[in-house]
Amino acid sequence: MILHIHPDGPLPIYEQIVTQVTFAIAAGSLRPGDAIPSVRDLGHELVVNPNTVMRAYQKLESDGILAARRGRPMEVTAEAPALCRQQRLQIVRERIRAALREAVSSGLTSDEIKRVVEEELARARGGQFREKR
Amino acid sequence: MILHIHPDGPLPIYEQIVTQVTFAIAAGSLRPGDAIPSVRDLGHELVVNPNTVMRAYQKLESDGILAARRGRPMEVTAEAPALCRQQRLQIVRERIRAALREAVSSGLTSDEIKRVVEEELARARGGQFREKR
Amino acid sequence: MILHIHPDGPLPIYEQIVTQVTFAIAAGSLRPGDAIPSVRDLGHELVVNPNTVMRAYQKLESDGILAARRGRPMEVTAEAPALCRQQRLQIVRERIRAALREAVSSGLTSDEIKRVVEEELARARGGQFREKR
Amino acid sequence: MILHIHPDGPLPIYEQIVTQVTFAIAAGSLRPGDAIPSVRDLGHELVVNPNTVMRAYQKLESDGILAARRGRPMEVTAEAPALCRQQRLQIVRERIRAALREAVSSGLTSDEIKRVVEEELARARGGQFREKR
DNA sequence: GTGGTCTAGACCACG
DNA sequence: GTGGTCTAGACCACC
Repeated sequence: MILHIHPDGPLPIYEQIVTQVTFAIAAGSLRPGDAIPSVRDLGHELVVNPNTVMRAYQKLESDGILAARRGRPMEVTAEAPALCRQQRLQIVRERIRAALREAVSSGLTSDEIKRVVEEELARARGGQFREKR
Repeated sequence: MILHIHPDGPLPIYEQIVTQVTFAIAAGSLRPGDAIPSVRDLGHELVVNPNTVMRAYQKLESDGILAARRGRPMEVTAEAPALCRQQRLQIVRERIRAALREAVSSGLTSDEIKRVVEEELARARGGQFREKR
Repeated sequence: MILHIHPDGPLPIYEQIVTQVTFAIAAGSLRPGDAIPSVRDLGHELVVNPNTVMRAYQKLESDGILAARRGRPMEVTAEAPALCRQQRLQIVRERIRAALREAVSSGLTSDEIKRVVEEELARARGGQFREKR
Repeated sequence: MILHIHPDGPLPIYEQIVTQVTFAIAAGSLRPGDAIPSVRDLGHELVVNPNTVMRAYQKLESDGILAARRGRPMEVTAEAPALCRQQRLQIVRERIRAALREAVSSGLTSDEIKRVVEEELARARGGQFREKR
């Protein structure tokens, strides 16, 4: 599991972990029953405090995506893929909706907005395998 | 000048004021020389702490968009329209870019992303003159 | 709002806060719109770390019982009373069920169990206004 | 000796073993001199870490309920039945007391509590010979 | 002033 | 070894 953390971004680190784990499960690169790294290991790997990782894991657990069993590493639940695919679409749609609403409310014309969207869509796809920062 | 504040939204209130003023000037509904409401009046109208309004005005002033002259209401500068049009495009583009980057990194296919964009674009345009909440 | 914390009990402090706030709302001694003490104040009052209080508040917020608005004290939501009454009954019922199931599985006869229940019920009611520790 | 372990329940597994053995002896289904399964066997049967079984046995031994003799399986002591009957009542009473105290402190009325107790008592007795999960 | 986030480090229970 | 809880103290954004 490879995560990319932007410690100085606007989003809290623990949320970045939450959404990236969600995306990884939605995409199938983490499957039900898979054990996830311990809070200590992942904290070390991401150069982040284990408590921060823990907080992300707790959120995922309370969402039914991860399950903890005493003394054992947390693992992906059976329901996780469905939940994550659903949440992924919801997250992505919500963000796109907010951006487009703002664009419309800015007074830009439909054509201007469309052009920006086209340009950025091409750019985003092109950057698919590059580091994003 | 009509502003719509979402006190529980993810964006800070003062930023909402800044961008909406910027958009209003870019769109031409606020013109150079126009006086803007006092901190106290706008705070009252938006049901928002005057300090919050103040903070927005300070940001706009430091950006050269508003100017204060002693004892008189702040007003829109001569350079504001050009500045605001530029910033508007930049703000909008940046938000769209971030949303699309996230969509790509989520593992959704290009087609799925495009479909969401189309749907939300239609929806955002349709909702152009409706209140969004 | 008066809470009684048992720092050495089997239940985590933050859970004690969560259930006691829930009970207080269910009982009507905290009402929708009421502001609750700041994490700092309550932490000081209970001789507990503010972060521990915060954790309880976050749980209550994620359950829709408390709401935070930027820079303002958290307050009880409109839906809280209904939610809390429901949760109260569920918590109490679940605990009683577990205790009785254990009693039955212990091999005690129905009469013996009933006698214990009667005795402890009388005792619990009698102790209603005494300190419980 | 048949034990039912709930690995995801709130109680530690080793405690579940301790109380169930205690109850079995109190109920007479395990008698003084009876040999109990080895740590390894029981661990295998319950799909539980042998260390966990060991911990339960140690507790029971230190309570004088089980005795180990070199090279032979542990066995139930002569004093065990008396001890276990006593502990059984104490355990059951303590749990019932805690549940009822919580119920009272929750602000539910005496009548409401009584109704819940009646309902759950009926249910617990009815489920006496069914599996509880 | 408020809550939100993060770090660091400790201790515990469980397996 | 694992996760769970708690403390202490710091910094930040917002109002």
